[in-house]
Amino acid sequence: MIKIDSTTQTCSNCPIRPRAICSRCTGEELDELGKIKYYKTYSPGASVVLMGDPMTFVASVVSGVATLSRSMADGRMQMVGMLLPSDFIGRPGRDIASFDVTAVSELTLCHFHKRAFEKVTSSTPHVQERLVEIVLDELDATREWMLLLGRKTAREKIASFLLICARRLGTQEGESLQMSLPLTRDAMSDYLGLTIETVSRQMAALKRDGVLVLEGTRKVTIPDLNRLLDEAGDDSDGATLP
Amino acid sequence: MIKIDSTTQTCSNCPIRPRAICSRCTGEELDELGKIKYYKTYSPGASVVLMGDPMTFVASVVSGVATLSRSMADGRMQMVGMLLPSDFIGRPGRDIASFDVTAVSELTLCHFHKRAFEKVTSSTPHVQERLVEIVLDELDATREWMLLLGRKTAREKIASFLLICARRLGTQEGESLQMSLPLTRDAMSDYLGLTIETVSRQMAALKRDGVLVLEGTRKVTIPDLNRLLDEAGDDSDGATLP
DNA sequence: CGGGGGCTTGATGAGACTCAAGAGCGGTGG
DNA sequence: CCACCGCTCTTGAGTCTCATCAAGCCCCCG
Repeated sequence: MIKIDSTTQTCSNCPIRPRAICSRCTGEELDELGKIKYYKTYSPGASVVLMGDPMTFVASVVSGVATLSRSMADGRMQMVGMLLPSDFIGRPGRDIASFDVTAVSELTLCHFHKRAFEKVTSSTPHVQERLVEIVLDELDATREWMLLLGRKTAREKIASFLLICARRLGTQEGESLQMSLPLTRDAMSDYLGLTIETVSRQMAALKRDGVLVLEGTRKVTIPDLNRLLDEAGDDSDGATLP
Repeated sequence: MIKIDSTTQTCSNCPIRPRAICSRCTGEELDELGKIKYYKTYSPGASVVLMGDPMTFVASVVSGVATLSRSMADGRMQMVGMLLPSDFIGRPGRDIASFDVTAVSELTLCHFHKRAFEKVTSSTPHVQERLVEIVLDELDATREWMLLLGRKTAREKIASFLLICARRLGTQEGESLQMSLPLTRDAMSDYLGLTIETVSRQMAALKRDGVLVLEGTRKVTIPDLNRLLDEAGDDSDGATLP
């Protein structure tokens, strides 16, 4: 994991610049944002925001993994987003958090005071534009996830999850593709709308059938990406690596 | 249903102004938009856009109901959005449709040529701002829907659906609340990630238990809204009428 | 009256959940 | 160095919800 030192970190050497909310900013605009930003690190399991809390900031994920989730009174919970580096947290124009945000790993966020951020967005079209793009992309991804939750089998859900991870985290190794899963089995079950037992069983089944190779519980190798694509049940289009 | 005559319809008497993409516009900005808009009507079942199609326009729903859905190669499908009057279709900055859009009832849309619309948004912050709001609201709603798809029981799903409808379509009648369901049983099943048979059975069960009263298949009366809230399994907060 | 579309009802079965044990693994301390 | 613990993960047996398959009903329309 990339180590961020909050005291020396500056926008000019920021690892997430190309994809983040500030990607289109001019030097001047960056200075504006720079004045109102501050870094903060959370340890695994720590809560960043709880649903219903007043939201005084927005933020970008700099490093680590966080989850966005919602839970019901009786304890059932559903993850509604997985936040990886460059993803954006919070929403201008809303004062109360609608979801829980939790650090899954060591997590560093680049915060902006919300009020100040809102002032910046209304005066710098570049941020506003990028915000629309980010939110629309997220909406697309979320809708795709609805298909998974509503209609896919457990096996297809696991395969789809692996694909999502591969797209953002995988590294090519000749024919095959390697990655380290960003979530525990438990968090995976929350994401996929399954139980941890079902996740475990289906991972075992995919391994038995040669779709994936496991090394420990987190390191996964995909020998044949097309095979995984088939298992995910997606249409072949729109399901390629970036 | 409100009848729209495309030849005489003007922005100044538009029924969806208060909530639509143009709600914040000044008279001048409206003129800009007015120049590039055109109305179009679709009959029930008609396809507005198919996934993969080039998208040359964006649009607002003026009257009627449309659905946003995604389907799998083997025919399974999941509705990912229900579009009611004032809702927005399409996204600036994306040329290919990611989902199917289908008219469920007689449907009238207010179209804008996408290229032209993009020019307008980049020059009029009011449209851009409203667009961010609309998209963020939709993202919230979509995420809430994920909880439903991933974790709720069939009965809770139906109750939640009725609540959503009540919020946007219901009319108070003393203690109770009346509405006409915007979707067929079939479309409801697509929305809720269920089969039509399960929808039918659960509607029957809720009726048997006095949670709702049916008149025909579409007209529903909710005698006690709190009862329905309980059945939906939501936390009591965030689940009130607007 | 016949037919079709939308909806309901019934019987059966499969897939995922629940509950319950046990395995693997890293850390800690005697 | 090894026994013990706590954690995550896996595996197994039984159960239940919801999907599937198959009729049948209701209402409108020709």
